Amino acid sequence: MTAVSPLDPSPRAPASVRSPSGRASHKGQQTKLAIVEAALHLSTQIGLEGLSIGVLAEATHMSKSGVFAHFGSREELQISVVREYFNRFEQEIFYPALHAPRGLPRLKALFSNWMKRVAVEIESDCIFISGAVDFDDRPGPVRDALVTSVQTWLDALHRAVVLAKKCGDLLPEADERQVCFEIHGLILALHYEARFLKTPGSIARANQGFDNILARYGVPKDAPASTPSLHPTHVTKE
Amino acid sequence: MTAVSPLDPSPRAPASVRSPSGRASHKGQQTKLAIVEAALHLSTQIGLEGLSIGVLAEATHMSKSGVFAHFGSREELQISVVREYFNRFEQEIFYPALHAPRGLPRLKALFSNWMKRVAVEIESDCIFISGAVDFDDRPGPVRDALVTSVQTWLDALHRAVVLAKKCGDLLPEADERQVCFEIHGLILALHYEARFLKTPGSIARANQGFDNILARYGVPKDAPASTPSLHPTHVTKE
DNA sequence: TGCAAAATAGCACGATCGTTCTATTTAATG
DNA sequence: CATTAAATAGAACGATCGTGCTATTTTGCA
Repeated sequence: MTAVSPLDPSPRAPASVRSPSGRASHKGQQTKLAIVEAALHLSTQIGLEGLSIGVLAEATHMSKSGVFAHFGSREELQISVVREYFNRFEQEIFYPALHAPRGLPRLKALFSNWMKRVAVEIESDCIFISGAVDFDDRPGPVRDALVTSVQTWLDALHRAVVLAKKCGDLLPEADERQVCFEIHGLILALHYEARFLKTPGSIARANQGFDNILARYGVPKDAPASTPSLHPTHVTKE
Repeated sequence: MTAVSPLDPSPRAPASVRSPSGRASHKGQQTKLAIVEAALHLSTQIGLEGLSIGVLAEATHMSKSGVFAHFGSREELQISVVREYFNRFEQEIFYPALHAPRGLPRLKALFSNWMKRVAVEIESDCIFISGAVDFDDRPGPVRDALVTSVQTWLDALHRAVVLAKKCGDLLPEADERQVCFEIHGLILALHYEARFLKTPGSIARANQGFDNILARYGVPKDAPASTPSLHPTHVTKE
């Protein structure tokens, strides 16, 4: 059980690159990637539920059965899309933030990267949000994949908050889960108001909300905690 | 142009209770109400997009064409559902809060009623949320009806915040739109985490978040502003 | 360069969708 | 009660859906 990825949703891609008869497949894996790519692009426009094999086949200039054969079912296709979406989410938001020092800077980087993605892709859907609506009371493997992915990401955010508190950047009485809840709310409100209502200035609202959270839970600014990893007051263990 | 409802989304039900040939219809109006009722119930389970005439006909023990004739198109059916949802939203959340005195108590009542609805109906969908996801980039009359309804409600919330500030319950420098944005985020996060992720304690999180907003934007408690309508400092005009 | 297997296409299936058209039943009015 | 319109049913349409089955093409290795 080696954790390959710090964010570990554990739905790893099926390890079988080879077929049962031991013949190496190259083209298949390659076009499957292209299909998932197209499916991902389609899903951010019409949602996971709106994704159909027929439309996907048309988009990839393939036949329906050609597309279908790569997944075996529509559910498996949707799960592949969720996994790929998670991977990119990880790549765009989580990993870059690790370059920021532990504590408040990293938490800020996580939020900032998250915001950036929402802002840039304001024309496309967030699968974690549209998927939550489509599958909130539809049990099954697709829902499970969605929950696992989202939960993994929220857990990573939670760890960052815990770390920030340990570094002394947040008040000792700060409830880390509460901080995460409120941050999550800001992102969801941004999505809703910017993408659906098209309310101008929503990005600034979300940023302001984040500052408000820090104003409430952060340590007062007299002792500048701008370099938290060097902060002497608390344990920096892990 | 008489405003019948304080919340005025202006999509009023088509005034034609009578048919072109002047014959009064009673049964038709009555069964249409029953159909919308069933459609509303279905939509809070499978979403506006998942609502199909066939399933609705089965639920109401009618024929597809019998159901269809009442609306003329699926879009019109969906719009009827949105309007009815708005009416109930108004009835459950907005009107009861008007009994609370202007200012902070009324704002608290609005939020509390909102929370109550989310909490009680945690097993059913909020059409304003699922609809936002389904129609965020699908222009048309259904999307328009959704946006109008939601915007009407958010405007009412905004007015309550403005009033609270006028009553002296919020700091003069409080940005009313920012307060609304953050409140909206709390409701959305509650929906997401309670309904999709099934995170326990989400209701308490949302309530705590609301308290945090008040702690930041509300006036300090030394001068107890618990009866804000009697507060002397600001104008109570309107 | 053959040969087996993998990749893809083509076709058809049952189901469901929104919608239209035409009967038939039900209800309201004289 | 008769009449007439409204309300509802029934059947069919083209379209699209996911999926299975069977060819055909393409690929990778001996």
